[in-house]
Amino acid sequence: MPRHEREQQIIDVAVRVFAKRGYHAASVDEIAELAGISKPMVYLYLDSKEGLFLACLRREAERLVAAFQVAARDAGPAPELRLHAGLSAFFAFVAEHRDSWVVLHRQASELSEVIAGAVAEARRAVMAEVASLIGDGIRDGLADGIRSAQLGDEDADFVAHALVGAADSLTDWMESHPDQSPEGITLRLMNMVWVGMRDVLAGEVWLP
Amino acid sequence: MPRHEREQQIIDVAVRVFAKRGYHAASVDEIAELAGISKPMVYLYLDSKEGLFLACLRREAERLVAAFQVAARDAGPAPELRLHAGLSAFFAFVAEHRDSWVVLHRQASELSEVIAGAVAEARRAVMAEVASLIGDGIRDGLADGIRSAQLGDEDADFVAHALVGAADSLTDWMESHPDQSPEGITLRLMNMVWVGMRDVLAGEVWLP
Amino acid sequence: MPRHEREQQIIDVAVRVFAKRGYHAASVDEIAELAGISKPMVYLYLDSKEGLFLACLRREAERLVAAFQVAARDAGPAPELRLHAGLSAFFAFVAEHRDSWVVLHRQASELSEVIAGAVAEARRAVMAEVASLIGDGIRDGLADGIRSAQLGDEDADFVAHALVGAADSLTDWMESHPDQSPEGITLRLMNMVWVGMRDVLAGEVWLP
Amino acid sequence: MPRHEREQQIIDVAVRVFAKRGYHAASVDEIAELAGISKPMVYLYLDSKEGLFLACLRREAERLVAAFQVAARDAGPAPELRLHAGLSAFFAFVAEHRDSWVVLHRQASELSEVIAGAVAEARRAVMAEVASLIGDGIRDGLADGIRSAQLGDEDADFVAHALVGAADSLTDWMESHPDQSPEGITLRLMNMVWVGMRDVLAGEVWLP
DNA sequence: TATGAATGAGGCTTCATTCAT
DNA sequence: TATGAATGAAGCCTCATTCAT
Repeated sequence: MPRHEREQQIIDVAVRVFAKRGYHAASVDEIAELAGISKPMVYLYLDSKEGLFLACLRREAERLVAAFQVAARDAGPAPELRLHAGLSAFFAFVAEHRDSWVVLHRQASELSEVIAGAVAEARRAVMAEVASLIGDGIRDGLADGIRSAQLGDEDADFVAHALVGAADSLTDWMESHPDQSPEGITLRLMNMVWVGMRDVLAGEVWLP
Repeated sequence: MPRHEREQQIIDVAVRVFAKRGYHAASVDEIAELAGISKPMVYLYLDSKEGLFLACLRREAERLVAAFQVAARDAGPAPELRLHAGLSAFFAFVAEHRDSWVVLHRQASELSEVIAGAVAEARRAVMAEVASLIGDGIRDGLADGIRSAQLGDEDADFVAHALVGAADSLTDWMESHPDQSPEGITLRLMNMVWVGMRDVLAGEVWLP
Repeated sequence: MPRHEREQQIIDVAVRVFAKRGYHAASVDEIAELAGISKPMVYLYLDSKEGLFLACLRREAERLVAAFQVAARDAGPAPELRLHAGLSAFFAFVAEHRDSWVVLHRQASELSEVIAGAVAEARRAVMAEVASLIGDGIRDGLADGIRSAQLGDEDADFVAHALVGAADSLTDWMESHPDQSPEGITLRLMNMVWVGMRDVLAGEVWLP
Repeated sequence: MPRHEREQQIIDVAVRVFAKRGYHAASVDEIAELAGISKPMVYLYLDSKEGLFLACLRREAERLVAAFQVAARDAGPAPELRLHAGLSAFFAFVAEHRDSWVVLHRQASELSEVIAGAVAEARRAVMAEVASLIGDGIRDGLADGIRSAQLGDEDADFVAHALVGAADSLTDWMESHPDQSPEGITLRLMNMVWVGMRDVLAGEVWLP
């Protein structure tokens, strides 16, 4: 079997096992067995348990970000539509590739520095993508003649963090509401965030 | 040293170590050493690694929920003020006890059933607290004569998930913006969420 | 509570626990707790786990040998009646004090040298008692004018070993036949052994 | 080294160590070291300390019973000759494999349920073999026209217990009389038991 | 006499990793 | 390319034993 194919096959299995057991509780033994090969092969192809996990992480992160980007790009120039499409793609991806998402997100602590770095990097990539769309939206709002509420790049970043965190947390909610479609969830979230942001941009301010 | 005091001291250390390393990577050895006692003491007082983690979980969840509740209660009857106060207390708590929050929130997979149950329970307690305030807010909106947008309990739960996820993610943002006070963050988040929700309640709907 | 009484009370509990769990699996903790005192007291009175076990061993061995001897003595001068009475007392003792017997007999391996020595000593005491009765019986046979089959002291010892081993093993049989009285068992065993020995003494020899 | 050979080698060592120290006092460390391999190998091949002990138990029980059966079978049809041959094989086996016998017989208490079950099973196999020969002997006696003394299967079982117990105990005696051959011991024991049984079958009864 | 608090030592088990083939 | 055999290191847990009071 050619090298690349074997590698992908191992990673396929590893994503499943890491998602199910977590990094530490997963054992290379189990992964090798499920992949139908011997342990030394795993080490030959992926170097170490850490290397194997990194490979999983990178492949899945790439897939997720790509899904987001493609959807956003195909949605046209309007930032709100692009954000909507990206979020929608995100929820659809998580719904369809639960294991990928678990590996990407639910392994925050307990990882070596190099792994934690890769996780952070993946998160940062997502965040940048989102923040950029938010920033475009803010600027568009300004362009539309709405009185500025002094929202700038830092605010875009703030909102991006809030939005990504919200989306992340909503994947849990999604799990306990299997009747809700990713599309519906996206719509609700957009309503929560975008309507408010529009009004805040328009100068409406909430104060205690 | 009297029994209860020792126990608390052990839990103090354990929260730090579990937060830093994660459940599996944390070793009872390290916890005992940092606590300045021998390993058998840990087992005498907390029974097992699992028991120790559960004790951490329960104590920190109780503290966090209590902080939220006290602040909300003291803020008077208006749900938006109570939510604001609760969120503010949450950010202050997390800012001061980052480790507690990590232990409560970042331990999704790889845990035994009994621990996973306790984590879920702690998370549910936090979520219920928030959802209850949101629900009050929604009902107040209705009471004020605003036309219903058919928002119900499920929506409160949805918003609570989004809000808690956003808050959680914002604790990362907070870390990279040390000049921002918890109070300021709270205000921004309230503006993001509450203004939007008010308008959605009023019938404003965003559609792609 | 006076010292001696406490000691006996501890030994009472210890015999139960040692019988139930075996020497290694028994824990001083459990013994102390069941005795209703603190662990240091056990060490104050009996020095160590080994000391505690030795105390159990000695007390129970003494009781068992005493039961045998008293019964044999009271049965008059005829060796066969004395042996019968002694065996009967043995089976009655084991039936009534199962734990004592387990402690005395079922701890052969896994014990330190000093304990193994004490066990061996106890067994030797029993064996000597029996061998002496057998020897008397043999000599009586001779005295009665029966033609010697060249049976001597070594044979008495041989028969004593066989007899004690048989009796020991029959305590298992007894357990699975609760309807059989110790007296009945004794009678059967006497018939097995004594009748054969009489005939062997009389010159009857079995050869393959 | 091929897998099966290693396994047997480990069991060889383990039988020695378990016999010397008893189940609890034996340490897997010592067994691995004496076998000249690392501890993980022991676990790879035998699963656990318990699994290791069970393997010892089963192999030795099988060997002992086989030795007894083969000898008995080859001794022809007469039950007394078969019993004699079987006992002779037993003493020879124990003389040569003292450790095997200790493992089989001296591990009464303190064992987990599954082990205790296996010990009981092994013991039952030995006992059944002996009881079967005794039973044959009793029936043959009846066939020969000897007046029945109402001896039945239960009696065969009783005698088997006594005989096995006697034999067991005589292995101790054997150790302190190295000049006595297993064959000689067997002969003496047969004389003790068989002559008596014959007469008991013939109606001779001993009464106090 | 009595105990609550504490520990050194050691046992079972598992795992990531490598060597020889 | 592929693997069966093997291990160093480390983790969880328990226990006999002692000190300070």
